[in-house]
Amino acid sequence: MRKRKGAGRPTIADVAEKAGVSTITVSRALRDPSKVSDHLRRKINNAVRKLNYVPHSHASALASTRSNIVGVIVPSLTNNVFADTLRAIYDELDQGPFQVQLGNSRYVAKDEERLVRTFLGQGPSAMIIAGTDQTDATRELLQNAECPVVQIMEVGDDPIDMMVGFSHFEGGKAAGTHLMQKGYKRIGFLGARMDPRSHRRLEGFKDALRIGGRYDPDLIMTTTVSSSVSLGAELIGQLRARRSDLDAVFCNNDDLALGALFGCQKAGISVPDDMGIIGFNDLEMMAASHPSLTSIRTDRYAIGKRAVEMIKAELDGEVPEQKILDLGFELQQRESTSRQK
Amino acid sequence: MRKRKGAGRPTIADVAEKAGVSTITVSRALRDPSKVSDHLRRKINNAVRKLNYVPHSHASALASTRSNIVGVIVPSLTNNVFADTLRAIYDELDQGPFQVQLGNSRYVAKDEERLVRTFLGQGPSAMIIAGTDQTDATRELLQNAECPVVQIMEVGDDPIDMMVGFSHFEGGKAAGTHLMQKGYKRIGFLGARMDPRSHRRLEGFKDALRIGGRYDPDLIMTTTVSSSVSLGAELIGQLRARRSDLDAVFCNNDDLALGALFGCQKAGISVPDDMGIIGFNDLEMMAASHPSLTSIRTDRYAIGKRAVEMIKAELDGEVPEQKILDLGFELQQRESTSRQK
DNA sequence: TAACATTATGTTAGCGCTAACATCATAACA
DNA sequence: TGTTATGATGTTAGCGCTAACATAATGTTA
Repeated sequence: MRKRKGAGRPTIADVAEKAGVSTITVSRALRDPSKVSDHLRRKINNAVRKLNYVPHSHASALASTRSNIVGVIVPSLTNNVFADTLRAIYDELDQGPFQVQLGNSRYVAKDEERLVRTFLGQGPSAMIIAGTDQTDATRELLQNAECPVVQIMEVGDDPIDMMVGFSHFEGGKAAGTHLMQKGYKRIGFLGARMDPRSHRRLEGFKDALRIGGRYDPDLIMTTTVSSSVSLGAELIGQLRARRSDLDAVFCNNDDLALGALFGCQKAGISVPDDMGIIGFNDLEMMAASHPSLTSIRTDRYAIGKRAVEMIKAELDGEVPEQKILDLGFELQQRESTSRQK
Repeated sequence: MRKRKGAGRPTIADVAEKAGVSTITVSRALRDPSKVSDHLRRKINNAVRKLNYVPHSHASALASTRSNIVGVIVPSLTNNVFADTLRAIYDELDQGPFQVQLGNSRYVAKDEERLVRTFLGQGPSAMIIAGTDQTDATRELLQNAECPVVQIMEVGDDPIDMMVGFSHFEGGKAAGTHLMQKGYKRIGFLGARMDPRSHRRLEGFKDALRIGGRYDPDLIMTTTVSSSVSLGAELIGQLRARRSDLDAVFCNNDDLALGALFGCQKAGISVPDDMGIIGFNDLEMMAASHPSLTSIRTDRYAIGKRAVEMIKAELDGEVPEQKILDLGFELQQRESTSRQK
């Protein structure tokens, strides 16, 4: 008679035997306790403790065609913006039965699609995915996934399921408006990578400047190279070489803003007097720099936290009041745009 | 007669039927092709393609007691140091059959132990774990895991299985030596969080200063608060308030170094003339700052890349030439320690 | 040439859990 | 009071794949 070697640890059959019930009753006690009487629940939990039983996640996933995984797909692992949101997601999920499966789409829609296929093939309990620019195939896969799906970092009016984020267009607009309100006149834009969210910030910025009569397409400098502090210094140097009358910039993110500040310092340009600088996201370093840097603050931790809350609510059968949660942004004015004029 | 609803997608049985072989032959063709004849392998691969078959990872893991997961545990999701290494790990694994399962231990040895138990319970193909300060239980679990294990970010002489990193002690020592060689005399240390690696850097730094006759315990300032740029500015302010004769600092990491620079600028202290500053890791921003910041460079991407290479080699049955890979570090001298004296 | 070894493929049973259906006791309703 | 519904628990079979053993053809060695 053939014998298969198991993993060696206690199984649900061991718990059932010890508690004097059937295996499905143990399963119910752990997964759906309201279906089991108080008396039996106590006996079962006691047996679980005594045997140090841990459910076998692969067996459960196979039998139910559903796993305890929450798939999370972000476009970058090294961008601080996503790091805060990931930390919130991990913080919210770590004390429960779920596990995070993290995927890096590298800002490539097709890579994202491939990751979504792979993750959905494993029957995740939920999916969290950055942005609103998925391929048609990805949208369809997620719409048919039969699990909660939350798009994070942005809001739009066509959610796959749920959304938590803010308007990048409005954020860019607020940045442009702020610089004009501070009296800057020849206002530029520095942007790196130029993913869809970057484009939306740029469009909002342009909108504000058109309204204020200050839009000059010649002051827009962007590159598809990925963002860095060094790049910020380089871009402002290039823009100033081209247009020495530049007197303010809206940088697509904080790294570029910090780099722009360093670039100005190297060139002997006074910030904020001769150059106003505003960034986006309001990373921790913006307050510490000298001069401190103005930024559009976004609550990245709250985005991750609320996304998980929405998932848990939907899994619990609660109908959400709203499927789209706009957490907004705030203008955090600091020294870099506070010139006296 | 009861009927179970499967996941609906093609199974190995469908491929076997189409190729005219048994299911185990299909399985062998995909997992161990050398055991199947060329002729049958072609028929099977053809059937896989036609049916768009994707192996069911949960079923495979249950049947073999081994999954396609590589468990990776780091102490922080928001620390840029780990982000580079994680990016390398994802880059190396994404094109193959493996998937990353990422865990955040939050610098807590007991949380790390719990994560290791959870991950090992899922039969991972390999484990990557940061550092060398695991609990005894964690060490034992990993030693008995029967899969490749790589400790990253450090090297020591007692690996669980394999190690890729560098000596933090020697790195700290190099920083201290450098500052003395540049003529600084009252040299301090700024440290945050003070995890084991931070401690080793501090010990190396002290060693160097004792050798050079410059060690002053009063110039050591550390906190268990987690690191940030703002904290660097704060710590150097506090240290200077206490010891106005301070003329150089070795900062435990680059964020603190950048913050120390900002703090000096705010206080009107000339860097490098009146204050030398050196950081650790050499993040991208160090070259861009004004003045540019000296740092101990570490190759975090290479650490992740080599760790995965070692795992793949061990899974392929190759005996490694060496189980401990010291990638070393380099002193990257820049303006912040290049005073003319 | 016979005995033993190797290679390629197939069969059986089971890895651990749960969907789907079954059963029985108790509660609710007409 | 009889009928129907509900709640709690059990049984059967199977989710999809592979370990372990079996078989047959071919190769090697004494």
